[in-house]
Amino acid sequence: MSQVNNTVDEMTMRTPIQCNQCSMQSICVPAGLIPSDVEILDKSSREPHLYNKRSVVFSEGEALNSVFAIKSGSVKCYTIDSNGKQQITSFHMVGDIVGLESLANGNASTYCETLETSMLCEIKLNKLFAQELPKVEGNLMRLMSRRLGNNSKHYLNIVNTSAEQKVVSFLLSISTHMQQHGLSRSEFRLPMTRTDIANYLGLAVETVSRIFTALKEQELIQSKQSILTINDLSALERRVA
Amino acid sequence: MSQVNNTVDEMTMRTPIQCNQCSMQSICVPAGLIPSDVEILDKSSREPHLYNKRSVVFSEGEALNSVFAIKSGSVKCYTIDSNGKQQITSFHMVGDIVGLESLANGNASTYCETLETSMLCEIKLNKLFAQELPKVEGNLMRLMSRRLGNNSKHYLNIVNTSAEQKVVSFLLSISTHMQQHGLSRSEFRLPMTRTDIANYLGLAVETVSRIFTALKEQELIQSKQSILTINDLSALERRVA
DNA sequence: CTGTATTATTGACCTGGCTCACTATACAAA
DNA sequence: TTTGTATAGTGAGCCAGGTCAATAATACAG
Repeated sequence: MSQVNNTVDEMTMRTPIQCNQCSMQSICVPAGLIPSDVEILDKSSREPHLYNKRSVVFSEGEALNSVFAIKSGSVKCYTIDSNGKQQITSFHMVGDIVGLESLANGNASTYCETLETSMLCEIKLNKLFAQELPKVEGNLMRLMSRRLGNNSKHYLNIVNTSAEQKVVSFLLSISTHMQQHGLSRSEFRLPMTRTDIANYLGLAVETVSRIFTALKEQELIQSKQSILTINDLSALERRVA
Repeated sequence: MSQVNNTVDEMTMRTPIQCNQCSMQSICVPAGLIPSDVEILDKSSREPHLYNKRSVVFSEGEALNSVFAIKSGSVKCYTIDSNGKQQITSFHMVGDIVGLESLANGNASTYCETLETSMLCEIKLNKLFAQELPKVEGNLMRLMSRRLGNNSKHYLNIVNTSAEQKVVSFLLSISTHMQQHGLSRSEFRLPMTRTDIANYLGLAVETVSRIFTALKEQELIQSKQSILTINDLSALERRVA
């Protein structure tokens, strides 16, 4: 998997990563391109931009012809239903690309809001496609395809599992993401609130809280503030068997 | 939306549709291509193939570098978890394209099995991409992007809603699909069993059955055999508000 | 450093939907 | 047709996880 980068270790989620260490370089900087080709991509399309906590990156329905690469920090994507209730559809963290759904019709299909101070690179699609680099499009398609696959996995986690299994597989999926991006898979920051986790998993906040407590009591995890430590990864994996 | 085709009316799900009426012609036959270009696509890549009920179209893990267009009939995609339990991740019906998740790594990420006698066109991706038709790739990307969006919608239906809302939005999503493919949105065949529906929605079969009964008692729907009739669409829509 | 607001945790109680057990219907093969 | 098998529907009882309520711990602005 060309986008996996295991060389950078022990970075916190807040630390921005360089383009050449960035896990989405297969999109931004298509593998195999020589530096002069890379420079074809308009500088302004790649310059990272700093967002404060709780900034709205884009809003549902707005015209959007870009995707955003998360260089540091994290975001949540959500829709607002007819009753005004927020429903989180995804979290994205360092190394992820956000906004792929908008490709279909040029409109954002969700809101996207930072969970913490974050740095995002806006990648303008028209500029990207204008290069007519088949590798870029191929990589983007593979990325979407992989996302489709991951969505299915998340879906499986949600359907037909107990609340504990939902929470555990949520934690494991973040752990896996961290590892795939060269960070520690056993200790990381959980940038979202319990309420957000509950919303995302379709559980009550109280249930999520109780499950965290139970996992701590069984010494499978620890958590001080927002830092989560996984003490027994394989035991957690057995829980979601 | 170029792939929507409202001109064909009142077809049953078993009736094959012609390429020029096919909703995935934006992929198979990229819009704007003149017939001679269309013929570039290798004949064997597009010839529909007949599958009996319960045929496995592809299996999880197998090498796959094709997508399949459903000309008639329907399929379910599912994975099998470590306990041997089947989990359905999606249903696909006439006009859908199956197998997009495999693009990521050339391997099928689910099983795909026909729910009834079905006709599918296998579209070989290497032959498709060899044409270097930017429109084809663009359309495929838009298709995946739209799929990502639809996945989110399904996800919303699953999270934080009652069993009744899940079933109703399931029915409404099929109804919408039928309409988008030029079929009746108020009367169609439900090719999957109650067990499949329950599995897909993360409910017990008994619950699904009870909800069908309740909806019939309220005269919101009718069902004789596998034919479902929606009597009061807007009432159903209000239920999932 | 302190007051206020937000988030997290815990307890008590209740209910939607699951399980189990059974019956009814549909459909395929003979 | 009959018979066998898969699918659908119904009832009774129970429990996982929701709701409501109160408290504790954090985070942040000034």
